[in-house]
Amino acid sequence: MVAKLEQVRDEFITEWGALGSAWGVNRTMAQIHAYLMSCPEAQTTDEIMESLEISRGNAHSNIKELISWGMIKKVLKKGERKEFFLAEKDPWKIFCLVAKERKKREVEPIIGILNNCIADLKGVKGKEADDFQKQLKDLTEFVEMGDRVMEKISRSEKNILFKWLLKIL
Amino acid sequence: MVAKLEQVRDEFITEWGALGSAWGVNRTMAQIHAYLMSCPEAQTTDEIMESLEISRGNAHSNIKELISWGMIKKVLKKGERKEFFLAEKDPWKIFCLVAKERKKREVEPIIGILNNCIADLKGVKGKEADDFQKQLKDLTEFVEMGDRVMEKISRSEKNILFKWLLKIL
DNA sequence: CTGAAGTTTCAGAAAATACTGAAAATAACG
DNA sequence: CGTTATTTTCAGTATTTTCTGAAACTTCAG
Repeated sequence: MVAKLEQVRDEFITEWGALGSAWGVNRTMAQIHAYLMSCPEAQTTDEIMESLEISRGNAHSNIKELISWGMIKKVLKKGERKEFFLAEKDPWKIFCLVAKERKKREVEPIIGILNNCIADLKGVKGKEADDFQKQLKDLTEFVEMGDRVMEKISRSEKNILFKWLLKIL
Repeated sequence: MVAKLEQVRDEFITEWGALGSAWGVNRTMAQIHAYLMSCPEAQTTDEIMESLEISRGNAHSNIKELISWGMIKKVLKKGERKEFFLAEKDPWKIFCLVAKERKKREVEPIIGILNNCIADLKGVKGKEADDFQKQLKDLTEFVEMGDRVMEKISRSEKNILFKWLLKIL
């Protein structure tokens, strides 16, 4: 019966990994997070390597990345020299962490770029330039709104988020 | 002064393309959309190829993909044999289209998979299996909520969305 | 029909991305 | 210290993804 558990775990890991790659997240990174979400206890690098059949280097770099996103935490156990890793398991928290990270990495930079483009177009005459500038302004307005929403989300508690969603639905 | 316009256009295209690849959208696909957003008039495949310096095959397949997402439309002009392409320019509509597409491609399948995993774990005894099943249920609940939100978004008009966001902010 | 204009397909090439494995570095223990 | 366990790095390799370019196909005007 334990075999069944492992089988389901592997299925979950595989699918979560595929989902990750659709979201611009490294497949292995998503798989490690999936594996750790499936474990009540913190796991070592070796256990991760064995479960996913990946090399130490690969495991290591993706664990580091997950830590930098705040998706997993390093746990030290007394009497043990190895490091153990524990996943953030609350879907709401995971969502907030991802929103925060993507806001920083993707949304903020694009706002700067759009504003540069708009500034550079000042003084360029003609209908085409005017239309393009209008388009850039519309996009900027939208992205800035998205930015504010993500900011709010990444600072919010689960129950606040939940209330918003209930209003929407 | 037209040179300046082209320069800004290229910058915008480049950056929007980079943003796209972070979102799991093919870079060229995002660039073509960016180019068409910068043009008041519909453009031909050849104009797209020239502006982005890409091959016909590449242009063609990404144009097809953009059409299937609903992000651009084919326009036929009388007296012209060539096909012209026009971008959806409203950021809100673009957002809704992307939400709709990703819901279909990513969110819906994962719900099925999670439910399978939960069903397969029925009957597996032990704390580890129980904990894992609980985790899967939490994830499912969350993803299903996300699914409903995306459904709602993809059906909504701009002003409805706007109202929600004002409430949140 | 015929042929020019335009579109579609796809095998192979190129580029981008991710992974391995082993060596170097670090930390803990006696 | 010296030894051993563990983590970190990274050059080279493998894999995945994307792109090219040319041939096949379609459409349309004469």
